[in-house]
Amino acid sequence: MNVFSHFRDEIAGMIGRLSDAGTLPAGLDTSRVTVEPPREASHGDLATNAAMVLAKAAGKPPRAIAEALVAELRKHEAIEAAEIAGPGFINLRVRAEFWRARLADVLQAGLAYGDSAMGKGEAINVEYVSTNPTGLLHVGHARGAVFGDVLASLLEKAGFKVTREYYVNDAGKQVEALRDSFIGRLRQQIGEDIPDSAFGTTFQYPGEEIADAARAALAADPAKWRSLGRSPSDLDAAQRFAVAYMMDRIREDLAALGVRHEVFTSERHDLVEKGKVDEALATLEKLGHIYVGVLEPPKGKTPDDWEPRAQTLFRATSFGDDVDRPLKKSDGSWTYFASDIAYHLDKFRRGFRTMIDVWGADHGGYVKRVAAAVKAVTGGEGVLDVKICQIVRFLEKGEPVRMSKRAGNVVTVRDMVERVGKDVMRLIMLTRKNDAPFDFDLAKVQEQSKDNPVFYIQYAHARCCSVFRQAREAMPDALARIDSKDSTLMGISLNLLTDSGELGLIKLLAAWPRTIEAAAEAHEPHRLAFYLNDVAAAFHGHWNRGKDEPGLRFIVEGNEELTLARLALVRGVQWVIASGLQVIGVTPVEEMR
RNA sequence: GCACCCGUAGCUCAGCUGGAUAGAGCGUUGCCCUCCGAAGGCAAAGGUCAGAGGUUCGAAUCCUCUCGGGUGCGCCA
Repeated sequence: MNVFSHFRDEIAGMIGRLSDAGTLPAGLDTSRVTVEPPREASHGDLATNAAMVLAKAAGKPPRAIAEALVAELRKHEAIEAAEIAGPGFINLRVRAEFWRARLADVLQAGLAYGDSAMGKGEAINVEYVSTNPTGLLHVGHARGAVFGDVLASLLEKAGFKVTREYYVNDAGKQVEALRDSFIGRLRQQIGEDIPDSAFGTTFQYPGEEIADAARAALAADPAKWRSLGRSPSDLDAAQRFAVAYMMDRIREDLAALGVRHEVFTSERHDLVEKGKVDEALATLEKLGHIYVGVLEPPKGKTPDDWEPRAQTLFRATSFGDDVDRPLKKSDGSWTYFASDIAYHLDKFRRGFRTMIDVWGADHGGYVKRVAAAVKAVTGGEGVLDVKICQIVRFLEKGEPVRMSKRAGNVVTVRDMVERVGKDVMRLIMLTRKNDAPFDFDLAKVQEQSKDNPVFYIQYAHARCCSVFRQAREAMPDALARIDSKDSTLMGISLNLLTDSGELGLIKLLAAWPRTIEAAAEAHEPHRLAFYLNDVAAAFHGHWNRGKDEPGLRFIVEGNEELTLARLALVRGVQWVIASGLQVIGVTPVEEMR
C-alpha cells in the first residue's frame, strides 16, 4: 500500500461527502490535492495541502475548508490527530496500529513489497548502452548500462511491461573502418608486413580486441580468412564477422555487470535493408516535413571547409528544434539521424508509446532533434524521454585515472568489474543523479566505513541476518516457532512495538511503495539508492541506541513475545533492503567479511 | 555565436515534479567508547540555495535576464 496515495484517496472521498452535504460546492477538482510527509517529523506523519488548493474553486478561505476537513478526518479510524497549521496545511498523525499493519504488509509481501500497479501493464521501451560495435565497452559506458538496467527493473516493479533494448549501429563509415581494421589484422597475422603502428593511423581502430577478432576468425576457418579477397561479398563477410565478434564481447562484458538486453535492433539488417528508413522518410515527406534547402553555418564556429550546399532537410524547427536537420549525405545515403527517425518510428509501431533512451553526455546536443522527429513521425502520440548520463571520472588516491590502455590502466567495463565487483559498480553508479558528473573513487568504494554506501547498506542487511543468528542461539525454542517461515512471524502480535525508534523504522519501511512509484514516474533510479541508505541509517541508529539502553535491543532475555515482535521488525527491514537491492541488481549479503 | 545540462554548508552531494524553520555524509570543534550488539557513538558550529527580476496563498524547485562551469554544434555514429 502506498500510504500517501491511500490517504489522498480517503481525503478526496471526504471532500466528495462534504460536497454532498452542501458544506463545499459540488464538482471540485481534487487532482492537485497531495498528501506528503511533512518536512518536520514533529508536524506529524502526513500533511495535506487540500484546503489550500481548493480554496479558490470553493470560494472559501483555506482555513474554513481545513476546519471542515479536519472534522471529517478526526472521525477516520486510522487518524489519531488532525491539526491545521500555517497557511492551511492539515497535519495528520496516524495511529500506531495502522503503522504496525504496514509492517505486516512487508512480512506478507517479502521481496514483492513495493510492487505497484501504477504502470497498468503499459509497454515501455528502455534503450541503453547502444555503443558502436567498433570496440570494447569502455568503463565510461558502465554508468549508462547500470542506469538503464535499473530503470528498467524499477519500471517493472512499478507495473510496466518493459523491453530492454540495444541499438546496434552496424551501418555507415565507422563499421566500414572496423571492417578494414579487422582485415588489416588478418593480413598482419598471416604474415604480411604491417607494423602495429599502422593501427590507429592507416587503419582507424588500434584496439587489441580487433586483433583478437582476427585470431578468432583464423582459428575458426583458416582457409576462408586466409584467402579473403576484396570482392563485395568478401568485404561483407569480414564486416559481419567483425561486428558479430564485437557484439559477443560487448554482451559478455555486460553480462559481467549483470546487464542483459532482450532486443538487439540492427540499424543495417532491421532498418536499412528492410526499407524502414525509406518508409519512415516517405511518411515524413507525405506530411510535408521534408524539403531541400541550404543551412546557415553555425555562428562562431564555422568549419574551415564550409560551403553552402543544398541538402535534404527535416523541418525540425516546426517541432521545437533550433535548426532543420539534414537527412541525406552527399553520396545520397541516409544520415544516422534518418536511421534514428526510422528506428523510433519502428519502436512506436511495435507498441511503445513511451520510449526512454539513455545516452552519454556527449549526445546531449542530439536530444531536441530526435524528440522533434518522434513528435513529427508519430503524430504527437509517441513520448520520448532521453536520459543523459554525465561523465564519470575515475579517481585513484584523489587523482583522475588516465584511461590509457598502453599505460596498463583499467579501461574496460570488464576490468573494472573484476577489480571492484559487480555489486559495487552497480550500487555506486546510482549514488548520484544521472545528470550530475560523477567522481568514482576506486579506493573509497571498497572501504569498509559508513561513508561507503555499498558497505553501509549491505552491513544493515547483514546485521538483520546476524540478529536472527543470535536469536536462534539465545532462545532456540521461540525461534523454532518462526524459523525461516515469515508466515508464522506474521502471527506474532506486533502491539509490543511501541518505541518511537521502532515506529519510525516502520514508517520508513512503509514509504518504500511511494518511493518506487515516485522514482518510476520521474525515471530516476538513483532515488532507490538514497532511500536504502536512509533505511540503513535508521536501522543502524536504532541498533546503536540499544548499546546505551539494553531494553531497546532486539533480543530481550526472558521476554520471548517482545523479542519476536522485534524480530518481525528486523525481518521487515531485511525484506525492504533486499527488495531494493533486487531492483538495483545487487545481491544482499548475510554477513560481512 | 547558439542549444542543452549544471551552480545548494569548507568538500562531495540529496532535496520526493510548487509546501512550513533547506537536509545527509565527509571535514572542523567538543564530549563519550576502546565495547565482538565489531568494522565507532552523541552533540555543536557551519547557508543571501550563483545574482537580479517575475509568476502565487507559498519558489532551491516554474518563467525571463545576467554571471560562472561542463557538453555539443552541416555530408561521424
